[in-house]
Amino acid sequence: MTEIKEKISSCIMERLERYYLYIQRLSEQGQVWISSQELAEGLNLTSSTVRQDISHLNFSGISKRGYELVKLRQTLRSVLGLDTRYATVIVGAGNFGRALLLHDDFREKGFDIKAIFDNNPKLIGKRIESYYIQSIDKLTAVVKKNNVRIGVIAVPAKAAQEVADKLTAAGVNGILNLSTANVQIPQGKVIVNSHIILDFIQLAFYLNE
Amino acid sequence: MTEIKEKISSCIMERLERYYLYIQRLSEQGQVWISSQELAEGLNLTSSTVRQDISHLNFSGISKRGYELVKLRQTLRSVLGLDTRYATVIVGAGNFGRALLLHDDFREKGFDIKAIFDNNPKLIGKRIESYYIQSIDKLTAVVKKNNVRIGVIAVPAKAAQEVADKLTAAGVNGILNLSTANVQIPQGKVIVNSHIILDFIQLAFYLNE
DNA sequence: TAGATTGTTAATCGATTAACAATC
DNA sequence: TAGATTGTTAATCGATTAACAATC
Repeated sequence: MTEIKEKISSCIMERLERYYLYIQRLSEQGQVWISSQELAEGLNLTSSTVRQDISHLNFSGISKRGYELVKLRQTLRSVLGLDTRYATVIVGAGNFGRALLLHDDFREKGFDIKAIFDNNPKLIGKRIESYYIQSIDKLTAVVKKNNVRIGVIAVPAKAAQEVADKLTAAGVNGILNLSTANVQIPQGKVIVNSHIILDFIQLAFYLNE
Repeated sequence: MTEIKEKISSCIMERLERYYLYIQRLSEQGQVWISSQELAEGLNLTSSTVRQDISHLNFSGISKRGYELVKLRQTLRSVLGLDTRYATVIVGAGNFGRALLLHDDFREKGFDIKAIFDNNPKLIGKRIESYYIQSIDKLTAVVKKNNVRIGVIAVPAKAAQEVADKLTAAGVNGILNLSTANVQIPQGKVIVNSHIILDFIQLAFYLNE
């Protein structure tokens, strides 16, 4: 598995994710086989790229038929690391934090949200469906108890670094940073930045072309 | 300007956005000059890449000092298309739609949210701060009246294509798709996909390396 | 068998980096 | 002037595409 991962650049990985979501949907609809051509058309790629990507996975298709959806999906799940579950916490109980908390898609894909934290005394103790907003002081205890691996930063940019420090100190290995801050983390930890404003700006750019 | 844009691949553009946000923050803190080296360190790039990127902008630095922050920021704003405002609507008044609606950052960057729509009769007419959730039937009228250029799809995947069709038919030019659906749009229109689940999956991948 | 589609090699294309002369 | 940093050219590196033999 490690050898497979080494061949996968971040560029290929991003496509693998899209294959996974696309295939998932087709297989729910009952489709059984898919050709590199069809996958390429669905995702705006060339069939050559698709075949190259899949060749990195130790997975084989069959001439004249293509790839077996269910098996390809399982291979992708395993390569992407989606056959384990990830205990997750959210820091920041603002609108985005709450929206994430209530979004079923994450649980379904393997991300179990264990708790949500805030440092605003007015919010602490408030209930959001089955969750109670907890004081950030409880973070370390919750992380340890639940073996939390992922922490989501859903606080304003200026508080982001502090939250990241608390999360990594508590033992979280991966951070999803929703703030626009440029957060620094210790070696060996992983951070993925997700700034929706960047997507708006991208749209602005293309609208002026 | 068009000639500048032609030189900018999507790859460079994504970095330009990050320069913009980073520089914005530094200039708020009162910094006046920045070197390619400093910018590179802040964003995990090489100074060579930074200089190459900036050289595409018809913008010059000064030897021994670097780039003047305020001017570079203005250039980036203009190249990225951020010196106009974008009337925007949100379709889908679920948790994400609401979170976006209430997020100040967008207005500040030039995206004016004019209205939020839903097709759920229980939600229509409900108030969210200064907005009232409107029936999707009102979409076309609102788009025309406000010269709306951007539509955000914040509905479940299975309704996404239908919403996209309505948005483009109403005259919107750009779509930000938050659902995981693979939405097709007419030639000449622009779509940017933003699927937060992909960022979670990315994290899962890197956590297993 | 004939035709279609994979898997893989080699060619092309583009992005990143290195290096250094020009400049402040 | 000496040293630092830009701007730019050329080299390297990696990703995408084309092409086609192997296979079903």
